[in-house]
Amino acid sequence: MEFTIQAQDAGSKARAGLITTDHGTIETPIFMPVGTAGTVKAMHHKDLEETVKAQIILGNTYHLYLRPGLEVLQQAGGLHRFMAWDKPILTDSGGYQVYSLAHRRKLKEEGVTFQSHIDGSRHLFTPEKVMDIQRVIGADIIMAFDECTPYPCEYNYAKKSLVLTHSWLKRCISHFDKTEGLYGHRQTLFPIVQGSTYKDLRVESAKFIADCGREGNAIGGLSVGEPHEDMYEMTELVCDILPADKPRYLMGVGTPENILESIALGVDMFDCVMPTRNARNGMLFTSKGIINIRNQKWKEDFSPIDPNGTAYVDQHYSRAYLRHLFVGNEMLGPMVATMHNLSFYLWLVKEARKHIEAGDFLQWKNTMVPRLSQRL
RNA sequence: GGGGGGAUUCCAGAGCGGUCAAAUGGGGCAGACUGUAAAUCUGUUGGCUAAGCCUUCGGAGGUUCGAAUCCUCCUCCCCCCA
Repeated sequence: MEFTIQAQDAGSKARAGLITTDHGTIETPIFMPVGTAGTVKAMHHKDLEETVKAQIILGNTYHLYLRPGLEVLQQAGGLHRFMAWDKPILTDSGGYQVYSLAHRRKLKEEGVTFQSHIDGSRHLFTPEKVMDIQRVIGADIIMAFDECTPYPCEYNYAKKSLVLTHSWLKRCISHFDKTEGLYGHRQTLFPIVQGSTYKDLRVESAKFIADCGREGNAIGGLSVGEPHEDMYEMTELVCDILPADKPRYLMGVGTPENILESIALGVDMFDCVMPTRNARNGMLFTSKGIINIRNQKWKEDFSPIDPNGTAYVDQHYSRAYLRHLFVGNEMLGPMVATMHNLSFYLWLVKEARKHIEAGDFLQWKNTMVPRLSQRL
């Protein structure tokens, strides 16, 4: 993987760059749609590529390990070939499941034992095992196994957890560097900064991660319920320490405004379930604000879903029709909404990139942000 | 013509003398969702000058301290027999 910075914003720390992988290039800043189980829910790959213009998508170690399982993935020749997606893939390590499935796992120094949400069976995830699984999945970018701490988090716990995450990181790196990819393309391992909302821990972690000298770095443990100001404060603090010549990935973020604000702080990569999950629940993100398409006010609104939208569904279908699909529980509803939201997110980061190149990102961001969270 | 069953708040459907503005489901309305246990979850759904009051359980009377619940008549619906 290579990363080159192509432009730097005049008024902020935002930058535009290019990540090169064996499955193609990625223009940053980028939003990566989440496809946990080997599918971006409700989306065809063709639309993902041609309409949404996704350049890289996510998969998840925990979910793919449980289903379809390593044997199937290896026989298929890795996730790219299994799911018929030729562009870059990034896999999360299961570190988020340490947080989201906290009630069905046991955490020890050695690793984490998860009780499957599918059949209740128990599986031990060690840093080494997680590297092996991600070798079998074969994503271009793979993530270190970490503990994503909850919010709020006691200082002492956050500190203890950080020690564990760092020790796991060493084991991940050591094991990753000792092994090779299975399918002939390169893989790269990103470490993850933790430290909850504590400045000293974040600084310590960012330094530790920077010293690992990997090709890209991630910031985790944010957007778990903390106030936005805390999230931005931690992000800025960490970005200033992580090497400038490596891509910075803010995990699990976020809302359109979170993304623009974080780009201004120097973040290059984002992923979040919000555009896909919320789409399935009837929430549309647009450049003018947020639409809850189930609301009665759209019942007789025959105007396009999003007159400024870049997806064909935006002009092709009316709000009244999309509302009808949701109210009637028709599966086309979530499909159309997902296509819209992802297209909007990808449009947003592309637009951000243009403004970074033009040097006026900060001003543009400042006019956009108040609009994005408005309720239509 | 004879016999039987039923009419409940938007719908279906509990309730069968006070704890009933009335279970439950559906529908409606609104909200939540941030490295996906999510096509999920939550709230709300008679009116008001609201911790109280008013009007509601097919219609009209009646019994009772008190009725959606008991009695009488009426209207309409369903089933069975001829």
